[in-house]
Amino acid sequence: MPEGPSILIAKEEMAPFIGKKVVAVEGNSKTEIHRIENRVLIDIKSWGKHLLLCFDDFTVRIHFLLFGSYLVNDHKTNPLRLSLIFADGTINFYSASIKFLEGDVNTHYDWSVDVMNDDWDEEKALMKLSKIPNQLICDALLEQDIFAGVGNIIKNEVLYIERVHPESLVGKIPEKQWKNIVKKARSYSFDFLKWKKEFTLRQHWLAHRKNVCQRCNIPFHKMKTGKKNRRSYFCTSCQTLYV
DNA sequence: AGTCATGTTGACGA
DNA sequence: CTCGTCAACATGAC
Repeated sequence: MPEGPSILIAKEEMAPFIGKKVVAVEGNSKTEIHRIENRVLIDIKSWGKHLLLCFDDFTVRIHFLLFGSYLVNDHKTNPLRLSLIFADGTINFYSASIKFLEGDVNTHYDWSVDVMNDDWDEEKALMKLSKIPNQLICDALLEQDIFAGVGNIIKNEVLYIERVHPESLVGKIPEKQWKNIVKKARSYSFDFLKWKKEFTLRQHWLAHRKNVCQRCNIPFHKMKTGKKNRRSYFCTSCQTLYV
């Protein structure tokens, strides 16, 4: 469920409930979910992988982690974490992390860090990258304080498209290359969104979970990389290692 | 059937 | 105090 584009799809699906009152709340969340009862959902926002259900003076932050899911006007037998019941429909969340954020949601987030936000600030990302020259690019791309919304799939695809080895040091990558990576982190996220809506995401993967490099026709390397120890798929022939 | 995976947090110890 | 490591959470696809 996770990466940023999936959250935008969730937001769209739930948008019809904006302006409507939550008439009942259910779920096994250990947070004070009953605060939501009889409150009007005034907006739905997203920041990276966070889905934000905004009420007058607090916001419910939903994070799907690895296995979280949701259903709109539908349900399944898994334990219900949180259910928002409206007069004309429901939003159900399963195994998601729920957190209440107090006050104005804008005080909690820097929207310009979200690669899919209208306010995305490429220069800010470049500036932050320049401050971590000794980190591996595979870790930097997953850094939510720099590229909120980018997950492991986007990481693997962007590095493959830009021909950079995941274990390259940020500070050793030629300037033009890392500028391209920053741009691609955003543009690929929108491609991901389009393909996911068409249910063709998987078939568009060039690197992630692939066995063979289509450019070189040789086997991919598949290994966990970086401090974050997440799986990388890469070709050592066409992806340059900058160290 | 077992493994792996679109993720993050908090506890603990060095 | 900061860093690294690990468990915990919990589900579905292959």
